Amino acid sequence: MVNITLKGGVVRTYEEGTTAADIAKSLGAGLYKAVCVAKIDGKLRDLRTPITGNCAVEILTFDDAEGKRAFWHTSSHILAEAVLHLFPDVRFAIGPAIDNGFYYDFDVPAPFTPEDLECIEAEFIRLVKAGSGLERFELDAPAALELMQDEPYKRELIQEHAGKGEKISFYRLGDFVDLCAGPHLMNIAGVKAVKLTSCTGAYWRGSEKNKMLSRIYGITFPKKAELDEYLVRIEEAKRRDHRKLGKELSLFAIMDEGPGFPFFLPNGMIVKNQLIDYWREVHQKHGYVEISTPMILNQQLWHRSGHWDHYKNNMYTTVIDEEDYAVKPMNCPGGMLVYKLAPHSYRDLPLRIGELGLVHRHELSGALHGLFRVRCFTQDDAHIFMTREQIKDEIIGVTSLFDEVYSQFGLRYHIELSTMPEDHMGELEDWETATNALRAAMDTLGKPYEINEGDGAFYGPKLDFHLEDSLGRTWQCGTIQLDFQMPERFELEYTGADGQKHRPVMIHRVAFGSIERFIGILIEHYAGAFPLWLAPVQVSVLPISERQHDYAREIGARLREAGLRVDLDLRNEKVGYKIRETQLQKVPYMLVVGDKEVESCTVSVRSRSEGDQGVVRVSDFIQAVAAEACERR
RNA sequence: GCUGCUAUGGCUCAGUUGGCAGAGCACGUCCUUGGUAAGGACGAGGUCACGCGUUCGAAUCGCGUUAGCAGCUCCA
Repeated sequence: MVNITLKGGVVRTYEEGTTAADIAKSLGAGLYKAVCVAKIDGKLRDLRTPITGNCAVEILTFDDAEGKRAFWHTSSHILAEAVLHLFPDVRFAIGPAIDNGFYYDFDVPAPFTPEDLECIEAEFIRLVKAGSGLERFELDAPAALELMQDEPYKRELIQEHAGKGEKISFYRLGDFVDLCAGPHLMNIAGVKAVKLTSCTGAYWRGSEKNKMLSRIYGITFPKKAELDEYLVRIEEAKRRDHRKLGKELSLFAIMDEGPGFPFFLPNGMIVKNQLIDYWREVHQKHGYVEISTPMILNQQLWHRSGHWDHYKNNMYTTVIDEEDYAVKPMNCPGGMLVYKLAPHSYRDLPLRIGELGLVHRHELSGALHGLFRVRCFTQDDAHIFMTREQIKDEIIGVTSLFDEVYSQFGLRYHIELSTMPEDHMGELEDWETATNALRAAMDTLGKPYEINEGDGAFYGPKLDFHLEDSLGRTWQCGTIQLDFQMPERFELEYTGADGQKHRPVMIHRVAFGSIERFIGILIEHYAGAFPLWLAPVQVSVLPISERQHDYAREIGARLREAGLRVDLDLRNEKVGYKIRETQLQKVPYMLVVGDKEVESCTVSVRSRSEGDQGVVRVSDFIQAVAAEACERR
């Protein structure tokens, strides 16, 4: 007999050789149906793994992240088997689970078409209905290579493992055998709903030097209803696409004449300027000053900053009077020059210098994506110059500023700590000190973070803030980068209390990240229905007939005087028509005025979110809305 | 940049096997002066992304270029 510790610390006794599947069954049939894999003493295992000694067993279902991954990973094997049946000449690469489903990469003579995908999906469903089980077996490296003799990609993977002397595991599903570490579901019958979402090209091992393979993406669920819900969410995301809404609401435009260089239209400019006003207010409160540095600076500067050696591929260059110049891809070198303009005392530090800097970066044409990925954007940058002793407090201060900004928009976030990249400047020791400082600040604040190995900037490690929007999608926006290198390169100094020269340390940080990207996120987050303080038009006045035009004009003027953004719809249309259009433009308030309202000096108020609000005195409405607009909620 | 797909009035999209370029919305004029999500009539608006080719004839077929979309890679 063995003692098994279950979730919650409950200990039960089972016969030796019992499997996780048996345990799951003994815990209840309902649980058994949704069960995916088991965690035995912290290690993920197949459910049928026999248990031979005392251990802790956790049964994972589709509701657990790891259970879900196993479910999707198994689905990728089913996909591969379906493809094998329809395209016998296929060569298999890899097929992992991802955050939202799974994919499998295939080497086929011609890419898959949407029609192929339908056939594959039908075969997938047929296989699931047949409901076969998976079988695990292990081979040593030579036997594994022998088995996979016609599979060049699998052989490459096996050869990487061969040196370690470990056994290599395989899974057999029907007539499809795949090299795989597992774990997997025992039986595929639980995969009740499938959608093959897309087929695209993808490089073998993610490198553009390698062959382009054909990738099929899919997602599966244990219940049909869950798939339907997922598809609804996808539709919702499409409905909120900022590129679509940007056009419909006349916020911005990107034209053939400047791929990746967005134009901001009057409505978009209002949102942008409101964000900038807010940004200045918050930063003023947190003790920042603001500068503006030139967009074009000479090549010498970029050599000194290290950008020429580490960032040249992304920089636009030009020649002025036979001298080489570059358009700035970052604001920091300009900030350095400003710091150097005058001597500094330790009494001046920390010195927080903000800059809304327009930077240009050459991004690959295929990477461009609406406002999310552009070639010129405004960073809400700031450089903080400080002593080593001030590092931790400053990072804490910046984090609290970020908290304030993100909560303003109802955006939650998670943090990633990116460490030293391969291509970097400076000494290992400095990198360690800097990385530890970032850790220490987060630990003090009790903020959890993930590690993103080797993803730091070339001059220092960074904390990245990934914002979560109303649909649960995440976007990298804010970043705090700790830099020991630039102050060294630019020989920055301050005079300490001891009268000696010392080298300051600096933080580079952005809260919005880029104003352009942040606006894109806000458009999708709010589905175009901006809160009152950001809305391009805050109030629309809709007269019912020409008789009320003078009255409407008067109300319009009074609203504008109160600082509100107003649209007067004096067109020769019925009020129902005007309401429809105002609603589609997501204007927060509309005021309907007819003869009744003229007589009583009132307006009929209809709000975007709450519908008909009844008749209100003009002065009361103006007072209430003007107050609401100042509140920024 | 790479792979695949796409490109037709301001917008959304039809356009069959190659044979005179269409609709709805938006826009303009007129009628209508109305009460909470589309009133009516008329009108203007397009070298079918661009270039080269095949053909008696190209929006349609081929090649190239540009841009967009999806993905890879990269990133604020």
